[in-house]
Amino acid sequence: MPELPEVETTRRGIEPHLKGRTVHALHVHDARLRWPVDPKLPRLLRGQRIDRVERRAKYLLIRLTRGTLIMHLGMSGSLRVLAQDIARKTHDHLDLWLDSGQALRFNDPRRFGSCLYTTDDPHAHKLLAGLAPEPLQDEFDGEYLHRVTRRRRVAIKTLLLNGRLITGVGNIYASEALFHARIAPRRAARSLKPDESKRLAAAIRRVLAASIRAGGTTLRDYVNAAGLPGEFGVKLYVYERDGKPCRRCRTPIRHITQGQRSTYFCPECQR
DNA sequence: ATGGGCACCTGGCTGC
DNA sequence: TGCAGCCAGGTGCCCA
Repeated sequence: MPELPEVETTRRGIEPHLKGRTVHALHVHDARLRWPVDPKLPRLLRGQRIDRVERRAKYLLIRLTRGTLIMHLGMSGSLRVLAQDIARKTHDHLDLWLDSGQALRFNDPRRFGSCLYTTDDPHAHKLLAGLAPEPLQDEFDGEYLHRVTRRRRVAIKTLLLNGRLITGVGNIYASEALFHARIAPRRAARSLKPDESKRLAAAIRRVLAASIRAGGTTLRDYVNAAGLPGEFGVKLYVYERDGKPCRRCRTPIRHITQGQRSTYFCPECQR
């Protein structure tokens, strides 16, 4: 479901309700997520205080007194805060009850999401250790992007989805960023010139920042921490617009498949 | 090291 | 109305 902006919007939505609270209970209704939820987790979490909620790439890190919950929303997951006990619906898998009487509820139809726990530095965790720099921090710029695309024969669109080189860019924003940078998705990554790498890095940052400002794009079933759809979705220029006129030049937007994922682009604007 | 393909899972939509 | 087929926001892992 969520790309980085949705995850960041979720983080901002839930943190005020979690920060400083004590875990009263964790109810696991279905442990079959991408990795099975540790059966010891309810016992481990009970009584711990939540210090803060961080985000690393598309992972949410719920920092507790003695450890960290590493959560991922996968393709279809969402988190919302409940003011009181509300009847569970299909695919409500986890409830984290707080001393405030509120609960953080995790829903995930496809169960590609995860909920792991570590008492070590979460950034050293196997899943996070190898991740590329945050796209909205200073290390990620045109020079960085240019460096990691050297000698890479893969299509630039495919490279954008490689979390070890670029984080936070999902399938929608990969197409969108390439459109704004006016770069054709099938170009070999290594063919990018320095100024193109610079444009693309800037486009990635702009598109992610704009979507965060808009409260996350409304993607099909996306809901924010209050259970409401993202209100002002960012305007998409190419994603799922195949056959429709390019917003810039009116040429029909094209759809292709790359690495088993859909790509959308304007054959006229993007070279 | 790099790149390609598959896997995990459910639901919604399309077309017969 | 029913059903098969295809597609969907992610990413770890196996293999060449």
